[in-house]
Amino acid sequence: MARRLTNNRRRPRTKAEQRAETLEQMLDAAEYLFSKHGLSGVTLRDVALKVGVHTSLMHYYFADKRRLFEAVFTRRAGTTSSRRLDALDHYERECGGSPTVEGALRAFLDTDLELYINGGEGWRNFAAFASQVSNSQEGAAMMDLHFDPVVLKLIGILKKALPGCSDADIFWGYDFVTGAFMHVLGRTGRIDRLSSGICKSDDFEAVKDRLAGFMAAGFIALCGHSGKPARAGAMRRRGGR
Amino acid sequence: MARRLTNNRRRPRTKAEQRAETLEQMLDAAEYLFSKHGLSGVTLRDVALKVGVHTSLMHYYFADKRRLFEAVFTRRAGTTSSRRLDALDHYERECGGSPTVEGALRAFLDTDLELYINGGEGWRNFAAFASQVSNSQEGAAMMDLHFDPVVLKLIGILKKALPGCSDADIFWGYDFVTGAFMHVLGRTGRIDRLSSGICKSDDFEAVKDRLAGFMAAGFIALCGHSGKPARAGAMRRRGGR
DNA sequence: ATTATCTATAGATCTATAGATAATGC
DNA sequence: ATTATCTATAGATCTATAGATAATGC
Repeated sequence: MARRLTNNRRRPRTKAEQRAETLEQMLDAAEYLFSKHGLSGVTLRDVALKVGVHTSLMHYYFADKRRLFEAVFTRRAGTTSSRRLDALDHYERECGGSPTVEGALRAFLDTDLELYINGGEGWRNFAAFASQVSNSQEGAAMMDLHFDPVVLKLIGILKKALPGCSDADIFWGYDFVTGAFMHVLGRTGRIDRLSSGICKSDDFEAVKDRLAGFMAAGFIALCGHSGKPARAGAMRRRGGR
Repeated sequence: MARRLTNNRRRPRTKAEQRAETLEQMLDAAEYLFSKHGLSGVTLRDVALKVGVHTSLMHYYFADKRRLFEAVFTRRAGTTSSRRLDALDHYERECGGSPTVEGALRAFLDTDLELYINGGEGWRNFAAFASQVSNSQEGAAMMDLHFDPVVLKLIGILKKALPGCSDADIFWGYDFVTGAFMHVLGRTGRIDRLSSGICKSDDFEAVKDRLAGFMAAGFIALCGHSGKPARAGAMRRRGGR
């Protein structure tokens, strides 16, 4: 057996270690490749090649590509989700019953951004991967599965912060937030080129400085307004107030 | 030659007509399939099958998949782009030198939403297709090519509407807007499930009622703020003021 | 005469599985 | 004894092209 090089380290002693290490390498490689090319732009062969193992070993561990895809998502989704749940819990206690929109959004968004800023390349690849998943037809259901609890918790706090606001406005507002957030996580480089280098899509610090405040103001405008520039139908569709 | 059924119509008389009709069917089918499965989730064979022609005819017209993909994008991108350029031009004249953020965003966003509301299924498929492209690594460059002029025009007006605002804030604000907008265009159904049916991702009217106003308030908060909830680093990174 | 469309086909790639081999585990 | 990994391979699918066929065009 031609043993592949594992970064200058001697080979793992136990089978459990070996298994864990190989699995991790596979997930890392898959995460990176999926983040670049999407679910169907990557074959198990590509991943195996990048890791330096035979394709059949991919099947041995993951059965098929869909399974691998889910494993990549599952590996990190729990961490993101529970970190944010904790942050929201903490904020709820801290705010003493009167949450603000910005406070809630900071717990939700900035907590995650910090993870991508400090968590290393793997986490940033995961973020770019999630970005694609969230705008794809097949992937969106995976977001439900993993993130509904945090999102519904956030929405609960937002309702408290915006007592006069309709459910529809809050849910739409959340959809805008998540769209902007996921887009940013993709780091496609478009903003770099568009701004001639003034903004860098890798600069999550810059995002953290701006995103929650921006979105909070949007929510408040959406929910607080009582009239808009005369525009037929603007009020017609807002039920539930 | 087993002639495929073309919706109850007799066969086209001229070759030019026949060519145009086949091309259109191919682009429609590809647009639909790409919007559902992404670039690499679709084969030329899939498209040919949906149209009812042989795969080799796809090669005859488009050479390869990348070409087809570009053709799908190009077919409609010019229309969106010029409609919005016109709307922005018109708004610039109308506002008499003092544009508002919301006015500019309405020209930019609502003009497009109207197209998707009234333009039929093909346009909505295109929108969902663009949604995926905008969050993908390979696709983002195509956005540059087709949409930079409109976007830079919008940004010019936003600068006028927000004279004290740094370029970085304006570009980041735009990135949030486009992220939210593109996400909504994907109509993944996630918001439907999340809100237990209160919101429907097909309801672009509801988006039109909310998106521009929401984003305008975000911009104003981002650019108009002079202090934020004490947060280390919040001001540090905002250059250019 | 030209061109839209189809047939046939080669080569590449991908998926998936059976079975062998070489480690680790007691 | 178990299991991590590899070899071999079959079948499916995809890409791409050459060349035939059946329309339209004058």
